[in-house]
Amino acid sequence: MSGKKVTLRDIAEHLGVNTSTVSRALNPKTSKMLTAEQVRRVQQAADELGYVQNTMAYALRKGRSMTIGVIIPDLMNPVFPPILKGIINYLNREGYTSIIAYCENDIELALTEIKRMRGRQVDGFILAGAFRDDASVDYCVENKIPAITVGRSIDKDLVDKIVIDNESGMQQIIEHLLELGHKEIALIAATQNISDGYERYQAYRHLLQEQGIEVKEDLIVFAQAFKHAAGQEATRELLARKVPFTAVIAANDLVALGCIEELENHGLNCPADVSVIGFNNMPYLDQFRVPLTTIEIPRLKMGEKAARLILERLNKPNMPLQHIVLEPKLLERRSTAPCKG
Amino acid sequence: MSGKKVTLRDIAEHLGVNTSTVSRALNPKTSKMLTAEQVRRVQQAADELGYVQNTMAYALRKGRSMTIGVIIPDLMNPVFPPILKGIINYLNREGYTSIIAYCENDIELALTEIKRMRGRQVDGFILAGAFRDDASVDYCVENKIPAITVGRSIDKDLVDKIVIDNESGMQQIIEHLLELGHKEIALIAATQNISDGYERYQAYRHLLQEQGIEVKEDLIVFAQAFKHAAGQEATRELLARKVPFTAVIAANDLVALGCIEELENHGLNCPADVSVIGFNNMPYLDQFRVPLTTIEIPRLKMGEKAARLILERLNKPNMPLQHIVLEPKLLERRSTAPCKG
DNA sequence: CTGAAAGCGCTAACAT
DNA sequence: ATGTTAGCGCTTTCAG
Repeated sequence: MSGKKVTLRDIAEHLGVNTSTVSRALNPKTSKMLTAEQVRRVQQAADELGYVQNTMAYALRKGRSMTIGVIIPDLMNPVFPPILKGIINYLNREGYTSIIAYCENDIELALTEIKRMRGRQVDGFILAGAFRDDASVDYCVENKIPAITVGRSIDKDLVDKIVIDNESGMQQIIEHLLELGHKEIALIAATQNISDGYERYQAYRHLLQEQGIEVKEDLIVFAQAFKHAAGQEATRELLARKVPFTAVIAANDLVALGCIEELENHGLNCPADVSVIGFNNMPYLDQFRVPLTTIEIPRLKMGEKAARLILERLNKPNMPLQHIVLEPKLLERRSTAPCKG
Repeated sequence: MSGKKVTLRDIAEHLGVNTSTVSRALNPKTSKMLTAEQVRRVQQAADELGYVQNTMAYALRKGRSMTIGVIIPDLMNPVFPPILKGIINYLNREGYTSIIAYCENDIELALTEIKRMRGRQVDGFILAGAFRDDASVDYCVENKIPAITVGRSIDKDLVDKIVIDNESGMQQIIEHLLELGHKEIALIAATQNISDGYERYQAYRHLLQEQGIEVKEDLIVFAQAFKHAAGQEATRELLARKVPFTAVIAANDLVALGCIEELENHGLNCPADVSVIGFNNMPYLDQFRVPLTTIEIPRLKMGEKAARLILERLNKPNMPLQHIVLEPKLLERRSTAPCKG
């Protein structure tokens, strides 16, 4: 009941049977080999003695650890906790455990963490912070470790992926802005080595063209990170170019918030003078000084789908490459307003 | 290089030596038994073949899994990610891995998760969401599994703990409010089964008395959760009592935000009519509609200290009970203002 | 239907 | 300084 851990052998000795009998009785897949009575006895003894299976021994024997490694770029970025929650929830329900590492957007670190986790015999990886060209994905593929990406994806078709439809997100943004009468629409794009950043940038270009609106290079600027400060800096650069604009599409909400602050520093009000749109719908955004119009993405669901997908991949190593696309949705709040011009 | 995993034996055969030699060479603690040359050869071979230690086998053999279980109430509450980050960082650096579970403030669930983790042979637990009376702590103690609490603590002196000085936090709040001239200070207290809630409530009472201010029971109300909606509800109740107040101390920032919103619904402005103070300093609070005056707590540090403490406990099972107190600090923003009365 | 025995990969006595 | 051997707790042939 207390202290020392109870093993299969303890139960076996207690009952005067062989450990293999106990093992079989406790495993639903093999318990039908035994008499129902025997199974009952064993199960009762296990309960009484407080037996908990030693996952380490199980893993060593079976070569499966029932563990999934999850790599995220940054716990502090509010996008990731819900994804993580979705993953952990689903995995737990299926008897799996997840181990988390974050890589601070550092590809070297990601690889180190992956190797470390590999030592722990993880059965597969969920990569939530991949770059378009990512050495850690290559490592997984080379070493035949099942892996999938969720959110940010890689360019090559190497692994299963869960993505959101950035094209659709950008389209909703642009339609919204157009309806409000905006014509001079600036873009604070994310770094182009990340799929979301790249895809939204591309979508911005060709969607504007489709609408017969000229894409001015001077209205495109790049944020160095998905952070508030990066948004300020990018906005400063944009303003310095002295090309007029009435709306800004930001790389994400944090960048949008930084943008708004910097606009104000230059005497520009949002949304009166400039409309600003974010991306992701981070928590409590409705409580912010300027409630941000943004794109909502189904984060919890992304996590759940990712968990489900990696397990599916584990069970069917040869199934064709999966590519799951989730729909984002525009959320109108108060950072966008009709164009005054 | 690819596919199959490389074991100690592979290296041994490759080099024509015994596995134990390889084992010794790769372990810094035992490598001095061998010639420097031998160690070098082994290490090189290990690198070339891409050896990664099988932690499961190691754990099985040593009876230590190099894993710490971390239980938090809710990933979505912005207080926890930084704590988690501090924990993971420190633990990784020391060669440990953490596995996370959250219990949704459900004590049954917490116990289930703890048992599950025990099956994975975790060496110890960090409990970040304990209740004052908590069955999971009892379980750990009974089964002699090292455990500590961080933040919320238990009443009994059973395990090591990291706490913040709630008394000091409340004192800073009350001093601040008094300086602003407030006399009618309401409290939206947290549930009393959580140490932070209880301690702050007690501190509120006796600190007011110390200042010669009457504690009016009608100015004390309880929030059912650390959430926005709970703050609104509590504020509604407070308002319904029709007892005048000019300041509110909230259970945490989320509750404070809810409070402010509900005050506005009743035509009361913060800080013009009522000053409101939060607790925790959640991220981006300065960007909110009403930038909240609040108490900052060293979350990252709490996590690091917790990680450090559990490892210390593992190595010195008999050291006296540790009780680490961290200092909170008032952060003045714009939700508090001089009393008009 | 159940028992005996081997072995997953590793470390730590115990040899030599 | 290195090799031999046993065994951590479990599952799984192979026997019976």
